[in-house]
Amino acid sequence: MIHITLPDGSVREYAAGTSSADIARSISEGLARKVLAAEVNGEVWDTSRPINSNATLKLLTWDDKNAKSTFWHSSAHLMAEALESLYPGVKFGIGPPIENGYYYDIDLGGRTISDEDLKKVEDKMKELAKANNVYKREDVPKDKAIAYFTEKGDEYKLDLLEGLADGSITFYTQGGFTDLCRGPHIPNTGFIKAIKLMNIAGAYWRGNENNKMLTRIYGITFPAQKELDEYLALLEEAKKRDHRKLGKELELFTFSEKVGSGLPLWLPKGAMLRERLQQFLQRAQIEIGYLPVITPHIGSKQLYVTSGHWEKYGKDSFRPITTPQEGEEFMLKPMNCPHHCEIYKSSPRSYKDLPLRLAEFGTVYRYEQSGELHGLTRVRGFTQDDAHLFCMPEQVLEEFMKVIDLVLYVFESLGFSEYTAQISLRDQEDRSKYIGSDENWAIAEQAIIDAAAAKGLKTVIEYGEAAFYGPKLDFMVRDAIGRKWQLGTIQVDYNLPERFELEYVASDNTRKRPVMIHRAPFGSMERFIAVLIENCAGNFPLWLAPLQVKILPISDKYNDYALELVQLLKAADIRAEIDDRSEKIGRKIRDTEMMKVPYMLVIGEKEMNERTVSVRKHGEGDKGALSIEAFANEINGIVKEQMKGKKK
RNA sequence: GCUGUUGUAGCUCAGUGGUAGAGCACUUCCUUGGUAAGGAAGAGGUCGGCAGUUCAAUCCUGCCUAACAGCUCCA
Repeated sequence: MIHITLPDGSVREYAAGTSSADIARSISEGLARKVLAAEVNGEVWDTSRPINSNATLKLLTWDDKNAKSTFWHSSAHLMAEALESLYPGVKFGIGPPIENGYYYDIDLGGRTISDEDLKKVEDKMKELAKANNVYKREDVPKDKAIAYFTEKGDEYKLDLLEGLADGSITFYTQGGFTDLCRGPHIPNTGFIKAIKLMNIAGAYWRGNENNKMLTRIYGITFPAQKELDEYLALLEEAKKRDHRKLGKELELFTFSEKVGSGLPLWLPKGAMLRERLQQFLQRAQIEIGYLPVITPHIGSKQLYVTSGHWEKYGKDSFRPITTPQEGEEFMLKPMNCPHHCEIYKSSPRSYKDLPLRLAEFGTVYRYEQSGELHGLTRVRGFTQDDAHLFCMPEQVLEEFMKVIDLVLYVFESLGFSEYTAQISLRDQEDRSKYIGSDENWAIAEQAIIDAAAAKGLKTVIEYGEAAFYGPKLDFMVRDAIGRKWQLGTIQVDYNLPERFELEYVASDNTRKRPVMIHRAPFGSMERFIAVLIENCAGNFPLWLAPLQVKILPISDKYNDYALELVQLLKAADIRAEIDDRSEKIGRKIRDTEMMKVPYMLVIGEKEMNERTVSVRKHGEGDKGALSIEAFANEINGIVKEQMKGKKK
C-alpha cells in the first residue's frame, strides 16, 4: 500500500500502482470527470500514470494554471492530428501551450493555408475530439524514435531528437496521430468541447531567422462552449479598448505617413491629457528633491562613443547627422543619461551635493525595426519621464527604495492596483553582451534584490533581461481586462559614471565615483498613456479628462448664457466647452457621450432664468439641476478628492 | 528586418479590366427642438506610390511604402 497526501493534508491509502484517475474516482465521480491532470510530488502527470510510492497529490482541474497548459498542449496535438488527416505529409515543429491557448508550427511543404482553411481544420478537430480518443504515453528508445520520424520524413522532430538523451524519450498517441512529446496530457480528446483557431503567422524554426519559416497556427480550446464565448467576448472588449482605436475616436493622437512611421502626433486633447500627467509627476518629483533640467535633442557622436551606446547600438540607430562645413557628427539622442552625466560634470561635486537628482521629460529617438512599431506602445520618437540619481554607493539602497515608493505612488494614483516587479539580471552563461566589471554587476544586482525585498515587492527574477550596462527592476501592471504591460523601470548603473569619469569629493577629501540610478515611473509618456487609455477604456478620471464639461444649450437662444458659463467654469479652473451647433439636444448629448466627456450641462429656458445648470453625467444620465457655484464646487471637490494624496 | 494579410472620400467600409459608390463627418439652408442620431441641398477621391502587361488598369504582375497579425529585436 502507498500513502497519498492530498492538498488539505489528509492522507489516504491506496494500492501501489493506483493512478490519480482512480484516486479521483475514489473521492467522487463528479471530480473524476473534471480532473485533467495531476500534480504528483510537484510534477504534472497524466492522470492514467500509476503512482508506485508514497506521494503528495493535487488533482488538477480547469481552474488550475498547469491544468490549462496541459489541456492546451493536448489541444495542440489534436490540431496536429486534424492537420495530418487533412494535409497528409505535413511536418511538425513544436506545439506548446501559451498564456492563452496554444500554437503548432508546421511545414506544409509549399502549400499555403488560408483563414477559410482554418474553419475546416477546426471542424476536423471537433470531429476528432468527439471520438474521445485516449492520449497514450509510451517510452521509446532513441533509435526507434529516430527511425519513426526518419520514415515519416519529419526533419524537425529529428532535429529535436538530437537534443534528447536515450531513455528520456516518450511518444504520445491519440487516434491516428503520434507525436514526440514529454507530456503530460489530458485523459482523452473528449474533454475538449470548444475549439477556436485564432490566426496564422510565420515563425522561424527554433526562433532563428536563418532557419526556415514555418506556418504557425494559434488556437484556443475550452472544456465548455460558455468559456470560449466568454473568452471571445473578452477579446472583443480588448478590441474596443484598443488605444489605437480610442486614440483616433477621442482625437488624442494620430500618425502621418508623411511625418514618418512611429512618430506620433499629439492632438490638442491628447496633449492636454499628457500635460496633466506630466505636471502631476513633475510636482511629485520636485517635492522629493528632484531638479528639472533640459537638454537638447541631439548630441555629439563622441558623447555616445564615451557612453558605450555607439558601440552597442550605433548600427541600429538613426544615422548621425553632420554639420555642413566641418562634417562634425551628431546623433539624435537615443537616451538622456549621457547629457545628464555632462550636467553632473559641469561643476565639481561634493558628497554634500549627493544624491543629485536630475529630472527631464526628455524626448528620445530610437530606430525601431519597422515590424516592431505598434500604436503608442512602440514608437521611434518618445518622451521618457527620465531622471538620473547620482549618489554615493552607500546611498544606493535608500535611493532605490525611494524610487520604488514613487513608482508605486504613481501606479496607485492612476488606478493600476495590480502590478508585479521583475528583477532583470545578467545572462548567467553569456556575459559578453554586457559592459562593466563583474564586481560592480554583483553589487548592483544585490542592491536591487535587497531594495525590492525591503519594500516587500512580489518579484520574479529573469536572467538575461538586464540592460547591457546594468540590472533593472521593471514594473509590469495588469490592466482592467487582465493584460500585462511593462511600464516603469529602475536601473542601477556603475558603468556610465566610470566611462564619464564622474567624481565627487568625499568627506575625507578623496575623490570617489558616484553610482547612477536611471528611473522612469511611466517609462515613456507614449506607452503609459496607451496603457492608461486601455485600462480606463477612454473614460479618464475627471482630473485627467482633456475636456471635463461640455455645455449643451437646448437651442441657439441660450448660447449666450452657455458662453458665460464657459467663462465662469474656466475661471474656476475647469475645462469646459460649448456645443453651439443648431442641433437638437438629443444629438448633442449623443455626440458628447461618444466622446466620453465626464459632464454635460443641459442649458435651456429654465436654467437661464434660474441661473442653474442641469447636470448629466457620462454613462449615468440626468443628475438634476444645480446652481452654477454648486456645480463648480462639486467638480472641484471631485478633482480634489481624486488628487488626494497626489501632490498638486 | 522576416512571413502573411491589407491599403478606395476626414472616418467606417461596398465595388468593377472600359477613369467610382454608401453611411457617418464636413459646408450652406430650413428647423429652435428638454436628456443617446431633425430635414434638404452641396462639396469632397490622380482608388497608397512607381513601373510593367493591355487598345484600355482602381482591378492583373513586379518593386516600393504604410498599417495589421505573428516571429525576431527593444539602450
